[in-house]
Amino acid sequence: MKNINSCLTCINENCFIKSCSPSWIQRIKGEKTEAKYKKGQQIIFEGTSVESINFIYSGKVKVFKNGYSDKHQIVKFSKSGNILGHRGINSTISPISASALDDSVICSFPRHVFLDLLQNNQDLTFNLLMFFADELYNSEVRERNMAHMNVREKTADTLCYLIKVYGADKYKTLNVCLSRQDIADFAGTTKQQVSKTLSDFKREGIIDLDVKNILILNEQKLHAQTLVHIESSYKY
Amino acid sequence: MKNINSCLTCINENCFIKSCSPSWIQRIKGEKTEAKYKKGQQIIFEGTSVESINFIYSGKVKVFKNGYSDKHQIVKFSKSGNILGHRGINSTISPISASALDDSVICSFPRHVFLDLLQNNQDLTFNLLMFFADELYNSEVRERNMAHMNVREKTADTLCYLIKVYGADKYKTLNVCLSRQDIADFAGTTKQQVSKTLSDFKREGIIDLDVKNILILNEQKLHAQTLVHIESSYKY
DNA sequence: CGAACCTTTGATAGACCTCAAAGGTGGTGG
DNA sequence: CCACCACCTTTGAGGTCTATCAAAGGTTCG
Repeated sequence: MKNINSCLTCINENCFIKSCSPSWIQRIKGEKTEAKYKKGQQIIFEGTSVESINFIYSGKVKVFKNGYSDKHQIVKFSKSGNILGHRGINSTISPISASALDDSVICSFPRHVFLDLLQNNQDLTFNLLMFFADELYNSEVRERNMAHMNVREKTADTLCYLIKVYGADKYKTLNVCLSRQDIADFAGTTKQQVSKTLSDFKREGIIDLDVKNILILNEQKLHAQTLVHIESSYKY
Repeated sequence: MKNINSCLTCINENCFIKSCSPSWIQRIKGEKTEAKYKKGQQIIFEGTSVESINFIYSGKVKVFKNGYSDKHQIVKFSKSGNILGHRGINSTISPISASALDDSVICSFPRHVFLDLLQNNQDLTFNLLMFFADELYNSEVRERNMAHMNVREKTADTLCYLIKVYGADKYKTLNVCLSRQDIADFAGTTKQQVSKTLSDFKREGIIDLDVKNILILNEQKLHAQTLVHIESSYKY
């Protein structure tokens, strides 16, 4: 793709590449590729070889693992500035798939280039290490939640997580458009159960359901539906 | 504790401290403490401040998170040479608890000393980064398994995992002594369900149950009970 | 031997997955 | 512009799975 932007002037200030020295950022400029993905298009395929480490320049992405037959388990929702594909950094084949939830632009570095970066930028390696620690924390919280929570709690927890990641606009509308199936694939249940639970929440005045949007009316009450009182909330 | 061994002569060759330069290992020698824990004794308490990063010199340890009331979710089983408490490296309070499954000896470095090590030993940081990637992989496999598997599959998966971590002796006896509750806390079910499922496996000739031991008669058949045919097995 | 604890097994009730049908929504082409 | 189709959502009914309760049998240890 032409007109590739330099990471030095990238607006995504939270991107890990910013941890590298300017000289190294300059050096890898030519190695970076950018690709556009349409909403719904798959970016990474679980089980295929890991060719690159990627960053979300713009857009929204779901990261998921294959389950039974055509079932998926969504393990993370990501957005602009986030690293993508780092789960494959110590593997030749990708442990996860990723799909665009919106039209998205993805920056990619060949895996060996990124490893070069790590070897020569202590700050990058250290920051990435701390990031992995947070990712592990989140995943283990979810491991516990999947095992202990009932459908109502998992659904509420999913909404709280989505608020944390994507936020809500001034009308309290969740800033992401997901199908019931997507919500179920993250919550660890079925689309019908999600539909029923969301109807319950609406009846109780906790949320409101627009045509395609979810309005958060009472975030505190939503939190109270989860195990959050024990110690739960995700790091982000 | 007196007579603290040097990491340079430690028999645990897979310990991450071995990634440090000899001069640094020498330098931190005086910072290391060793402590003995009796079987059943708790080593780390979730929610308390993270004072140190630890290594298991000898023994076996379960790592778990608090759930509802007095329920636990075991997220990992560890053994000699393994790092312990690294989940708290990017946090002031510990996200997990840990208890000794056997009499164990634990080596500890103050957190700031370990962070010093990271800043000055690129290999250590890099190796730990790759390790965290594997830990994340395992946790996300489990996240999927907790959400998708039924009790029978989760129980079989737990046994496969335990074989991988602790192995079995020449009589195929699993090299670790766990209560049904421990197995349930890892599998994400109840002790009664574990008991019933193990009885099923025994009836089917997949395992045999001694007084306190589990004999693995047919590991292949055990694997076949899980989702492993999709792509599942843990990294270890 | 007795007490405490763990394991096994059965019975029961409730939660949740699946199936099914009806109602919405969006896109396409006549 | 409307009709039609495909797809998603909602809701209900039915059946299965599993957590819980309960009781009996084992095991360990003082």
